Amino acid sequence: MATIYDVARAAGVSPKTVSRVMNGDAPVNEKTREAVEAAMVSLNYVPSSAARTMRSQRSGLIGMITGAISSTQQFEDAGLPEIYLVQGAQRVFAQSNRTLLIADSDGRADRIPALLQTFREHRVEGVLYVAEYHQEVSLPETLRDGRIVLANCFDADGTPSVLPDDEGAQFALVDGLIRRGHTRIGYLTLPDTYAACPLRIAGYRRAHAANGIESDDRLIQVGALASATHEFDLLWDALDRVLRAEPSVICCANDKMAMRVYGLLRERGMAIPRDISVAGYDDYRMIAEHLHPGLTSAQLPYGAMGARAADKLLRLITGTQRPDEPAHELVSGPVAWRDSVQPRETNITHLSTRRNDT
Amino acid sequence: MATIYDVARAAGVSPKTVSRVMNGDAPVNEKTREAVEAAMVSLNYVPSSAARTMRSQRSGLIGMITGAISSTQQFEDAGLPEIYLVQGAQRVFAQSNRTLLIADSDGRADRIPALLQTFREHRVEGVLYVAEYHQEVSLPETLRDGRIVLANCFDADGTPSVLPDDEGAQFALVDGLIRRGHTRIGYLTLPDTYAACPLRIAGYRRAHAANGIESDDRLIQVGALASATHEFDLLWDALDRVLRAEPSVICCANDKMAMRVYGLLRERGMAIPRDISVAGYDDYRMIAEHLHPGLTSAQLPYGAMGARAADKLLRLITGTQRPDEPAHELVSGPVAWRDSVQPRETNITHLSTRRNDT
DNA sequence: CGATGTCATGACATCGGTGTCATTAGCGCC
DNA sequence: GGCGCTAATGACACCGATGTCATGACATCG
Repeated sequence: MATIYDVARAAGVSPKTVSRVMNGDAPVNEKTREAVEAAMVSLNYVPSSAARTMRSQRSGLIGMITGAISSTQQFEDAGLPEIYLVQGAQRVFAQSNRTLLIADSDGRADRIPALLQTFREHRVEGVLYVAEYHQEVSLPETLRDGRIVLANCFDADGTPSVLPDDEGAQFALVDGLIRRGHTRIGYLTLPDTYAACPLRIAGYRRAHAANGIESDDRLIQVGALASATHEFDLLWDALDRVLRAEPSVICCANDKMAMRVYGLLRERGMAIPRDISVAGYDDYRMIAEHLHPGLTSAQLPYGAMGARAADKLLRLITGTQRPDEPAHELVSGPVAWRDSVQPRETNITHLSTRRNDT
Repeated sequence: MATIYDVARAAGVSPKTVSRVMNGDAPVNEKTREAVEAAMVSLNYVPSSAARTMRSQRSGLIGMITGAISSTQQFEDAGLPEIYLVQGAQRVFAQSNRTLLIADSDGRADRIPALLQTFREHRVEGVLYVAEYHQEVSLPETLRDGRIVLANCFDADGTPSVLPDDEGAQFALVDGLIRRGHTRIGYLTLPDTYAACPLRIAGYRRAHAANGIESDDRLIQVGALASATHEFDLLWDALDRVLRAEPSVICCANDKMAMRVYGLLRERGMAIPRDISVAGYDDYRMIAEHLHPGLTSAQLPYGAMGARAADKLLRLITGTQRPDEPAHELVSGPVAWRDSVQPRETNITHLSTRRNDT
């Protein structure tokens, strides 16, 4: 493999001049530049980032830890779309000429120190720590010093993080339901051990308050136990109790639950959305678009979170944080309105749902 | 940051001895080793992989290109579970002390050369090229030289690859259906532009032949156009034609389609599995487990493919291929039997379906 | 007993870039 | 004409590991 010396010899210049052509850090005569570039092409020269890193002390590498699910493997495929997060982050880093080193902890926190050791050997300039679902995490000691941004999670020490705006998105969803004429809005939630849930309930309540509608706590029921194996044991009962409060629409904690609710409602002979409307959360398109009818859902913006987290980390690394930059950033996603929600007669008539189905 | 010289000084030995302690490539006196290790700990020494790479010409890095979907963005979230593939590969590489560099082409083939340039600068030891769904790809010129393994795809030049065993899995699924008493087995497939489809049909036919059942081509219908926007336009009609051939079970090309079929069958007033059984493909658990009833499906073994591809690449790199190692390896996955398939009366009575639902 | 081998260690060069500093040429200006 | 400044370039050391080779101390063997 050709080195900078080979290129220099071929172009009849010094290695340092070749370096200058590559980095543009000092003026180079046009003729010289052309000669060097020609030599680089003809020798098929590829600079060695190892050598560059060694001298310049900048590796151009970012470490990313995924699979950082907490010890209990609940909802084990909840974070599947985190590939979108990886993609969003990678795109941003590529633009700033940095490459992503990836390591997966396989859900085992005890493996993380070894992964970090590897990252440090590669002299990563920063670390992105990604959780599979919105949760509180506790970082290993060894991570506390470096430049790090948490994505889809947060810790007790106020480490910079990027989080989905659960409160805002649930507000937007419920507010949209109200604008579509719904006033009795059921809510099947998950245990508060999921960090997102209290936030979403808050959004639900704020939407009621903002529209002057009193909310009825009988409409809010917990539809799952905090244990993976009995995940939806409570769902039938919770749904039963929500229905007794006579809702015209039922919001679910996620699309998976909504898919279950479709089945349960059908067993009761209720048609969606004729007899009752349903909404989900996550906008897990594989589900939401292909359920029948299409499921209205608040989008969890994984791609955007990845990009925002990458941006934030880059600013940390280059020391170019904005003066007012908050430690925690919320990322919003839109609500995807589909046919599972039917508008009710109301004085707001110009609104309609978007059709996604044939 | 401490260097090997700092450690050597602190331990009262030469840098080379420290190197020997780390690499274990020559005998070191027990006392000396302890002194060196103590010095490493107290100085919080982390070796520089850049320096090591430079001297030893081995980077310990593997490049992985994801998002390598072909130009047409059909089924845009088909490859979501590729995060499992990433995880499977990463796990294997971690064991051999290698780290994964990841780059996403964002579905744009024209970006791949730039990604490869980055990989080469980092002197990756090999490249893993991952497609989102089983397909033929055409590698850019620049990739043809290096050590490379394709995962979930193949090319015309016979580049080593790891592929899902579509034929075998569909055989297992249909064979299982036959053992459960089904003889008229409908099949809703996709256009042959999807590489997996002809293979699965072959498995379907082989299962019939192996059990001495004549297959009826009216039972096989194409349920989608080869265009993303009209993805399932044909489904209603195809289903209609399949039903006219009086099947007792309908196999679908993937779980997404099966989810649609659930809806369409219900619209016709048919109960699953009482009136008709349904099977999917992919074992996309987010769907298959939470549909009601749970969907029987052949598993696409993403994690295993990632691990197998990583293994294969490592053998390519270290030159330890097995003597009989084939260029293309098939990875099998099990069939997940759930309640969407109901056994029919038959002389084979000891078989039963596994219950996954409450 | 000398030859040979293994253990344990160090000196030194080297991998391929870049930072620092020096040098030369050319130009504008007082 | 000498001074100061910038453009253009090169010499040289250095980043932090490891490969090669040399060396001394013992152990083993014929």
